[in-house]
Amino acid sequence: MDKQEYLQQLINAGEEEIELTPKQAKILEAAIEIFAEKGYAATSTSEIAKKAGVAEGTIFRHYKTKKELLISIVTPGIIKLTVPFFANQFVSEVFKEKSESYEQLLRKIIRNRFEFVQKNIPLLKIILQEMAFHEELKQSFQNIFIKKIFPKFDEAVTQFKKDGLIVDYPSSTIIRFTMTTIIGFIITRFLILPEAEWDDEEEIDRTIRMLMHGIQPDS
Amino acid sequence: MDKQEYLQQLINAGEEEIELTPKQAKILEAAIEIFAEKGYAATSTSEIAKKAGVAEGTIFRHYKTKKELLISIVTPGIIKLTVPFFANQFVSEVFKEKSESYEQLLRKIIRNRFEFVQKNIPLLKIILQEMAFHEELKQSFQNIFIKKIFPKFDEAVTQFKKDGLIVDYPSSTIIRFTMTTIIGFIITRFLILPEAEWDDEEEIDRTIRMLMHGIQPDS
DNA sequence: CTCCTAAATGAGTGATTACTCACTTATATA
DNA sequence: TATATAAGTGAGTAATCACTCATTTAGGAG
Repeated sequence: MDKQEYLQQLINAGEEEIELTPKQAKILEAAIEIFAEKGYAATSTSEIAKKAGVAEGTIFRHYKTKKELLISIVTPGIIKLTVPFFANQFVSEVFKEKSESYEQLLRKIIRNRFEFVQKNIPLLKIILQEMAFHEELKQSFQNIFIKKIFPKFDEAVTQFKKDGLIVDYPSSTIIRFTMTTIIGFIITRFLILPEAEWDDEEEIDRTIRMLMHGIQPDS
Repeated sequence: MDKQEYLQQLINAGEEEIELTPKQAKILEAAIEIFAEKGYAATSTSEIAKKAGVAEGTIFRHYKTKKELLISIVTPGIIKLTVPFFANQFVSEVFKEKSESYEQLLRKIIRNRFEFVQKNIPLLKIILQEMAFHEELKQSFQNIFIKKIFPKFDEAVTQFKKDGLIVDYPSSTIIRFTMTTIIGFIITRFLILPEAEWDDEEEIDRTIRMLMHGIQPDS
């Protein structure tokens, strides 16, 4: 899969098909790279055009404004990042085998998202940075979380609580703790200390064991 | 303590005394507010001047460049935010009473920083946002962490491991897990869902118990 | 009061910004 | 080949940017 095909499927986030011209793909590619490096507000359209090897006018042929370019990058990115966290098949798979533990579920989630993040670090940086300043982005992220992620997660947690497999705290607390642990690990791994030596398999394993049993010994 | 005195002691982070004129305090106050809201790059000096009720030239009398204004806000902020995490008195206090548990140490840390963050949310936002784009800020944060926070933390963790109070994983892993749990809670509490209803005492308590014993039941 | 110095001002500057538009080039269909 | 439509161009534009500087104001010492 070449770069353009890759962008194609990133931008067409499951919805309508949009054909990308080669120059359009170049623009997206350049914009993602520079937005991630310097931030949206500090990036000029002339810089994007230069890096993409196109005329500045070409950007505005495809995107009415600079902000529309940002949105067209980030919105599909949010969907691709969040929705597979609890894809339908994913959860039902876990529920089918009731014997499977919460630990198994977590291991699947973390491994599942690890690879995606690894391949989309610039995109992840843009999402984290720009959600803070653009209310629509924050809203669309919250909507996805509230409607698609949380209910599935809540269902799983409630079930596991009933089965006595996890502690009886409010689901929101357990979900928050679980997510900050996973997201905290991924952010540390790829954004804060990417150049450190990581034994990913070991670290994922220890992280999940700490999440399950805490940092007390003899669990 | 009025606002100017407050800024005074924020900016003079333990080092040399710098006298702030009233207008200078107004400038800092306005800059912190707008930088937090829109981001450094998207904020114009004319906007800061207007909000501060001063002429634009006044900003450049005190700060050579817009970036110098940012640095003079963020650098003392980083110090005030991070250093007390493991202030000298703080750790020695814990080590004196050897019977005290890791749990007690965590409870002190989290309560200690909770109040500071609550009072400095805009400052915290600026630090989180701008560290990503300004290498010097990232460096100064890393230096403080490596030289002042990590060694103390490592010392404590190593001691607790020896005493068999916490699990025998690498210190770096335990510290990372501990910090992402605390920071993740604080960021969720104040930045992601500040408008939700929080029972802070309960949530701190549950967070620490999950950190210690995990989410398995019957700990 | 006079003098001195630091603080404050705001009109002005060149550079850069996002965006436009008249025009050219490429592609597809018949 | 002829025609239509979409893609691409780049010079041009008004607005805004960070920053300067000659000048005025404020406050304290003698």
